[in-house]
Amino acid sequence: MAKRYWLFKTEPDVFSITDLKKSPKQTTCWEGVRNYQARNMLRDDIQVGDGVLFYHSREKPMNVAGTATVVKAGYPDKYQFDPKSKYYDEKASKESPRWFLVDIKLDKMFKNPVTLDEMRTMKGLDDMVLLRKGSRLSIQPVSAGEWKIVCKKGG
DNA sequence: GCCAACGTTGGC
DNA sequence: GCCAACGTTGGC
Repeated sequence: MAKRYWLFKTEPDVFSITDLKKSPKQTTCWEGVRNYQARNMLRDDIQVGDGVLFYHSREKPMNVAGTATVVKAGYPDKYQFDPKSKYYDEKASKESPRWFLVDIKLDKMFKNPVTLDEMRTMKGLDDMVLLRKGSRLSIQPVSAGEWKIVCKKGG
């Protein structure tokens, strides 16, 4: 399957790209996604080798801070089975897990993080899911063209 | 299966 | 911190 591209949102005070850099092997599992649309993408669509734009939300200025690569495709999120976790879901079972996650590895930290305002003014990003009004998905598809434009700008 | 109420997200 | 947009829940 052809390589695809995605955008993962995170709040930097919860997990930033610097945290990813400091992680063992600069790899982390992307746990805690509890939205069905995002779940479907994690489970069905995101493949090893796919590119990820690492987006910081709720930070000033909001920005794409760098890129990552998917190193492990969709598998059940173990936190859904852990009653102590805030991600616990009593309706999930190991036989039919409800929530999935992938592992990603840091690729590049952008020299110049690309801010939301900049992306609004850049050519070729008009259809980007992130820029659509009311777009709240924490995992979004990104086109190859959008990927190229953002990476080029980021350095 | 509809939809009002409620909770959360996230840009501002 | 506010609040519009959106997703989920639960009563009917």
